[in-house]
Parts: sequence; C-alpha cells; structure tokens
Amino acid sequence: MRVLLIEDDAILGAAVRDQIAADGHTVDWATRLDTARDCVGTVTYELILLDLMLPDGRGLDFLKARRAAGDATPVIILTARDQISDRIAGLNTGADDYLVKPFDLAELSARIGAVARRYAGNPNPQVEIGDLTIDLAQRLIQRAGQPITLTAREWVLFETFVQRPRALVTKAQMEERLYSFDAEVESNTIEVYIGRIRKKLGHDIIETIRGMGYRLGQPKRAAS
Amino acid sequence: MRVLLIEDDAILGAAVRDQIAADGHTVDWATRLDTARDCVGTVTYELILLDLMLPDGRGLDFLKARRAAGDATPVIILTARDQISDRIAGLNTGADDYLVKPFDLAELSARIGAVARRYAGNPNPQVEIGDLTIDLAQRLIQRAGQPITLTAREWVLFETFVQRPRALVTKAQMEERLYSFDAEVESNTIEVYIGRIRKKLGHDIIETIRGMGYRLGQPKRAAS
DNA sequence: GCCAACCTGACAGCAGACTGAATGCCGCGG
DNA sequence: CCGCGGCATTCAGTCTGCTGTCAGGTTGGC
Repeated sequence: MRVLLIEDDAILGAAVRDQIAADGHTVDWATRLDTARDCVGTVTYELILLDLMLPDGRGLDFLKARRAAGDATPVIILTARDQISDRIAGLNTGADDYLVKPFDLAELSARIGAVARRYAGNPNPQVEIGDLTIDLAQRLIQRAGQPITLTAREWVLFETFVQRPRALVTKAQMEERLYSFDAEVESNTIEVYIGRIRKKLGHDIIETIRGMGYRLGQPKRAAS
Repeated sequence: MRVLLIEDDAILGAAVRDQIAADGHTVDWATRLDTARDCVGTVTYELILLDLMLPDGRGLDFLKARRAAGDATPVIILTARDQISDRIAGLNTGADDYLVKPFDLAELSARIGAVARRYAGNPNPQVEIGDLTIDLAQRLIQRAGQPITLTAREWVLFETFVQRPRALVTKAQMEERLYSFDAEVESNTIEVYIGRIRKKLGHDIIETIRGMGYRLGQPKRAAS
C-alpha cells in the first residue's frame, strides 16, 4: 500500500515512517503542505496520514481542499490531545479516523490495517504475477503454495517492480532505493541482483529493456 | 462478547461501559475486587478489563490468582502513565494488552476488537504447526500429547508468529509487542528469545530471514 | 564482425545472527 | 530475614551467509 505521511516533527515522523515501512507499505513523507500537494498531484495514494499543525498551513485546509476536489483517499488524522475541537472538525471534514498523540505504533498499524481492509475489500491484498502470489504486507511470495524467500536487498528491488507493475524501472531508480541518495555504486550490483531474483522467481519474471532498465514480465496467461 | 470491567473510577467506568455496550458487547462492571471475584465465579467472560489500583487490593494480584487457577481469559490492563513498572509486571503475570490512561474510547474499541478477533471463531482455536498443536486461548503447546511450557515473554513472541502464519515479522514488531513503543532495547534480547523458543519447540519452527526478520517455519508435510 | 550492454559464477569481507554464560531482579519458601 | 530458583536481560565470542565486486562469457544492435 502506498501511504503519504504529512508530519513536520522529525522524530515522530521517522518513527511512523519506519513502522509503516516495516508493515510492508511504501511511504512518502512530506513535512510541509506544499510538498504534500506535489505528492498527491503526481502519485495516487491509498492512505494519507495527516498532522494538523504544519509549518505552512493547517492540515484541515489540506483535507478540505482534497475532498472538495473529489479525492476520496482515506485520511487518518494525527492530532495532539489538546486539539479535540480540531479532531471533531476533522471528522466533519471527511477524515476516516484519528490518532491522538502520543499514540502507540502498534495502534497505528492496526488503524492503517483497518482502513486498508475497509477500502480494499480483501483483508490481505495479494498481487498475482504469472504463477506467483505476492503479499506485500506480509512480505510473502508463493508459487503453488510454496513460499519463496528473498534476501533483504532482493526484496527491496523486487518490491519496486511489484508496486509499479507495468512501469519501466531504471538502474538509477533501483540504486536510489537500495542505497541512500549520495551512495555511489560503480559496479554491476543491480545486474547481479536481477540475476538472483530471476533465479529464484523464474527467468521471465523481469524483462530486460536494453539501455534503459527493467520491467516486470507479462503474466503469461494460460490459454483458456 | 461478554466483558467484565473492573474499574473503581465512576466517571471513567461509566464511559468505558457505555462505549463497550455501544460496540455491541455485554458488560458487567465491578468496582471492587471481591465483586469481580463473584462475577468470574458465576459467569464465563471472554474479556476482562482490569484497573490496577482498586479500593480493596491490587489488580495484579487478581490477575495472578486467575492465571494460577488456570483461567486464560484475555485481560487488558488499564494503567496510568506513571505505572510503567506495573505494566511490565502485568505482562509477566499474563496480561494480553495495555491501555495507558487517559486513553481514547475509540482506541479501547480497537483493542477490544483485536482481542475479539484473536479469539474469534471457535472457542478453542487450535493451530497445528509441524508436529506441534497450539491452543492460543489456553496458551497451551503440545507435541505428541506432551505439553511444552513457554515463559511469559517467550509466549508473547511465539504468539505473534502463530497469529500470522507465513508472514514475516520484523524485530521492531516484536520489540513493540514485548515493550511499549517508547521503551528502547539496545541488545539482542529478541535473538536470545528466538533461540530459546527454538530450543523448546524445535530448530525449524522459526526461520531466519537475514536483515529482515523471522517467519514461522514451514510445516513439512509429505507431499500428497 | 564489432562494440556495448548485460548475464553469471565465484569469492572475500563483514554485518548480522547465534550461543553460552554471567548478572540482576523478583517471588517464594524455609 | 535470608537463601534459593526461575526468568529477563546483557555481553562476548563465534559463526553464518548476504553483499558487493570482479572476470569472463553471452547477447543484441548496427
């Protein structure tokens, strides 16, 4: 699941981001409303976590604008205990849930899971690619019921493909996800990992687009 | 679901009782331990909400007595923020969850829902993993009829695996279940517990996924 | 055929995981 | 009151296997 976290507190934000990531979701973290606006303009999120007090405006205004624009993305509000009135206003404005700071990360996970389930329908969103079943939340890959284990790095790479099924992923994008921005890798690390993933999941799973990057292979449907 | 609320504060107790009732559960409300003892003696509850400071004794003693008597009814402890040590003791004694006062009623609902879900379905949900039989409600593990006992923390950890078979569980998730989210553990406690559980239940029971976390091992059944 | 891009097998180094033992804490029984 | 035993936690030492790198082979475009 792709989550947008709008929170200006560095400590709390990092904790929340890590927790969501640990739950198997992808997190974009904005500390300002204008950054957040850029995010929702370019990417479609399945959940937004919204702090109400931000350096460049009120979170409620952001929420109101989104709802006015017809965006129904689920929103969970993160609010301090002394902002009860804001909380009520948030629910009136169209928030789906709220968490009172300081909240427990386990509680956050539970709420996110609840929202995800409510809007996804099925309790565990599973992606099917070819003969593979992928559960991003549980970090589980199965072929015919048999689980396949990827290492940490292999998983990070493979996840980027699953999250953008038909998109082309360049080596630069992959390096960025594997390492922090400044880290430079001057070898064929990516190619090696692609090779390892292919060996585990099947050679057709990732398609090479020469000179550009890679892409998820097309699920070859069995002739019906 | 039938819930026993043990809480001596009139305001809080009434609020909690109303909230639980509004969620569709049946509530009995005791303000003293001896009243509570009468209740559990005559009625079987599926959940107990337990305040730790009561006019005629300590809630922990009540909990301890119940557990010693073989009662495995789920217990959620209601504790003030300055009673963290009690919280730890509660886990040692066999509580299932905590709520720190002042808590949000919505949060209470969520926790109750979580407990309800955990023990939902059949009254005695038994899980089989390999040659082990696990009874989550009774906290009982058997191998070939022989019971295996886990300590409090070992059980909490193992339970997180059983509740989500096949799912990958990160160390962060486990630390969060063992301790509260703000408590920091900077050692290899988790690894030690994993080791102990393996020694008791078998080495294949938990699989290590390096750099990511752990996962329940596969029950290796002969291919049919 | 030539070159660039990509694939693959092998391997050393090291971060992360495992283990046994020591320490401290708490409850219990003498 | 003191000693005992079990559990939680920490630490140091060892070990495992993931990671990143390279060399050499293969593929595809022109």
